[in-house]
Parts: sequence; C-alpha cells; structure tokens
Amino acid sequence: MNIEEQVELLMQGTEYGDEDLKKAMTAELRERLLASQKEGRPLRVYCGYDPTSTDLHLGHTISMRKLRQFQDLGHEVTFLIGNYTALVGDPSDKNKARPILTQEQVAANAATYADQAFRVLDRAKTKVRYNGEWLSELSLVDLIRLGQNFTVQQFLARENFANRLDKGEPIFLHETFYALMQGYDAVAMQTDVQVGGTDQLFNIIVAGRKLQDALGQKPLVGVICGILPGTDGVQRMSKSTGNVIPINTTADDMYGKVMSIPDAAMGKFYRLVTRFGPHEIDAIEKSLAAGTLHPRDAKMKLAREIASIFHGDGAADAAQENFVRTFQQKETPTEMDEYVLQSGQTVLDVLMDAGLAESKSKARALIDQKGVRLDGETLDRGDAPFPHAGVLQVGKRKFVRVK
RNA sequence: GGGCGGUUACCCAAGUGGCCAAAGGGGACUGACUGUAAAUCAGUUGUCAGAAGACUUCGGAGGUUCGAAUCCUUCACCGCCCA
Repeated sequence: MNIEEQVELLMQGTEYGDEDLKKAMTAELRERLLASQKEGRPLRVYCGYDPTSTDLHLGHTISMRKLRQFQDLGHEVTFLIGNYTALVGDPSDKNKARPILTQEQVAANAATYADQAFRVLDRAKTKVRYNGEWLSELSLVDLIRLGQNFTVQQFLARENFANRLDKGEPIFLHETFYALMQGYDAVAMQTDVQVGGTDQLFNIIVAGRKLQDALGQKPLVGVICGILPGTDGVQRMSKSTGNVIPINTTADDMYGKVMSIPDAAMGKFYRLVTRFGPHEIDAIEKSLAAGTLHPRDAKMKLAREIASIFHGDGAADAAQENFVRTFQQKETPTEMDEYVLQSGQTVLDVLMDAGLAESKSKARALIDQKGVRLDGETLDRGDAPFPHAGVLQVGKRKFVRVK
C-alpha cells in the first residue's frame, strides 16, 4: 500500500467538524508516514480508555478498529488504560454521580475491557500501558506548570463546555484537569498519533499538541473518528438511549441487530467498524446507487462482516443462514432453547417462566397483540392451560421448544 | 456565606390540589405491509386481576387536606446569581 493509500485508509471515517483542520491533520499525517518510512521507525500511536464500564458495544470499537489499521501498517500501538483518570471519576458524560472506582474495580474492569478489545486489536502487536505509571508521579507544582499553558477562555470556548455553560449544566473544575492529564499522557509516551472520538477533539488537538509543543516535542497528529449511530440509525450508540449492539452477545443476535439498522446508516457502519477499505466501500456504495446491489444484500454483507469480526467466519455464516431461514423464509430456526412444561401451567405461566415476558401484564399485551404462536397457531387465551408441546414463538424472533 | 431555582417512568421532558398511572419525543416491544429485525402505517410500553377494578410510583422522610407529582416542614444531591 503506498503512502497515499495509507493516508486514505487512516483518514477513513474521521470527522473534524472543520475542513481546514482536517486538511492540516491529513497533511501532517502524510508527512509523518513519509518520515516513518524513510527513517524505518514505526509511529507511536495510542488511544486511551477509561475502564469505567465493562459492557462494550460496537461504538467503543471504532477507535480500536483505527488502531488496528495502524497496527496492520506496521506501527506501534499502545492500548492505554486510564486507570488513574478512572480513579478520579470522569464526569464528562455525567448524568448520574459517577461512583469513584476503587483500584480493584478499575483493574477488574480493565481486564475485561482489554479482553473484548483484543477481538479487534492484534494482541501480539499491542502494548498495554496504564497512565497511572506517570500521572501518579506528577506533583502539584508539575500540574500548575502544565496549567500555565492554557487559559480559561480556551476551555470556555470548547464546544462541550460552552454548551453546558449555556444550558446551565455543571462543569466540574477537575474536568479541566482531564485535558491536562490526557495531554500529559501524549507527552509521556512521546506520541506521534493519537486516536479518539469527536468528544476528544479538544483533549487531543488542543491539550495534547500544545503540551508536547511546550515540552519540546513534535505535536502529535490527531485522528478523530466519527460517531457511530445506534440501531435507530440517528442517535449516537449509547447504553442510556438503549440502541446498542453489544460485543458480548451471540453471533445471531449481533447479525440480526445489524440488519435492523436503517439503510441510511450503513455507510457509517462500513467506514467505522469493518475491515473494509475505502475502495471496497466506494464500490459498494456505487453499486447501491446504481441499483445493481440490493440494499438488503449490502446490509447482509455488513452484518456478516461484523459478526465475523467478533465471532469468526464460521459463526457469522451460521448466523446468516439462521437469519435467512427465520426471517426471509419464515421457518423456525434449527436450534432453540428448550423449556420443560410442567403440569397445570397456563400460557401466561409458560411465557413468564421461559423468560419470554418480564411480567404477566407484558405477557398479556403480547397475547392481545397476536404476538404469541404455538406451532404457527396464534394463541389468544393467556389464562388457558398450555395446549400442547411444540414450538412457542413470541414476536418474530423469540423461539422456545416446549416439551 | 446570602438569594433564587431544580430533582418526574429505560432516556429526555411536560405537568403547580381532584379530569394523573401521569402530555410529548426518543428508545424498546407487537401487528400489517415489505426488500430485512430497512422504510412506512397502526398499536402497546408500572404491577396484579378474565373484566369492572385494586395496588405501588413523580429525590428521601414526615405533615396539611375528603383528596398531593402538585401545598408545608425537613434531609440529601444539583444548577444559577451575588460574595
């Protein structure tokens, strides 16, 4: 892959919100890649993760995919665990008071986090480091000196803060330290390239570059990844909006959830979380536009790719077969959970007990809505005894074999 | 330290004494249709009850009232302004 193609790949899916900045970063990246090639020195690339939660979803993997691209091009990638920042408690996506994590919790979270990350990253080529390594060494004086490189106005101009100021939402003082701490990470690791989401634009472009410059290093190149929408196709994928595609789920579920995204969102998914390069994606979009590729097939390709990343080709193919069988041919899946019928149970009892409904009210609603079938026959009496053994179906995609 | 305001269901948010199990939006779920778990349209979304209805819920705890998400007291957390 020549340098131009590398630049194109590495800038795929990036979003700077400003054309000039994007041009500048693209140019600097090109320059860095050329220098790296000439000197035979891999670029030092990193992305930081605060292990505050353990349930990763597809949205979290965007930056990992980007790191992987650097990795595949032979650069040195560090998966930085923000154990020190996590101890402080990041309030940036504050909704609820974030509990301060203990060291043990952070370590445990970090372990599961890294474990999930290595489904995207190449474990053998990844350095794992903790920012407590150097942040815990900083004294108050050091912090003050770092702070001397910034003005309050710079922080207030930051979109994130400006919005919150406008809306009367809290801005915690230590959030300003956050940028400094993160910037110092870049310095401590002598970073060439830092990867992050658009919410990290300030921390990366302003804080990181400025501190490096002030401390005599060449300012890093920021690779700012775009935002992945959730299953609704519009809002950012996030647990609180309930539109996530989790990493720790079955291949079938993952495949199906990807199939449920609106057609319009496919482009972003292709660019942000798959292994496809610019030319392949381009070709797909051209055929879509020309009508030679059916949107459903484009989405199936996407779903298979994503399932394959996390579960391997075999499981992804099986998921695809199941999908076609169940939803396109309306047949029952080959494998399903089993439930042993007990005497005297009503339809409602079985729905509840087999985990197909959370409450009797919900179960009743499902029956009223004609969403409950036994061997293809719609059941309309919840209080009636369960008729007979067979395949119990709730909605389009929940099946249980009742014995 | 002083003054004012806020805390509502999965999320956002309306509601300022009965018509409130609580508007609206998002999400989720179901049905129809389809090209798919897309789009579109319709419906459901506290719990229990076959139903009428009953019970629990609006930051926590008390209180006023025939009646409270709404008024009072107090506690907790948060915001804004002034210092």
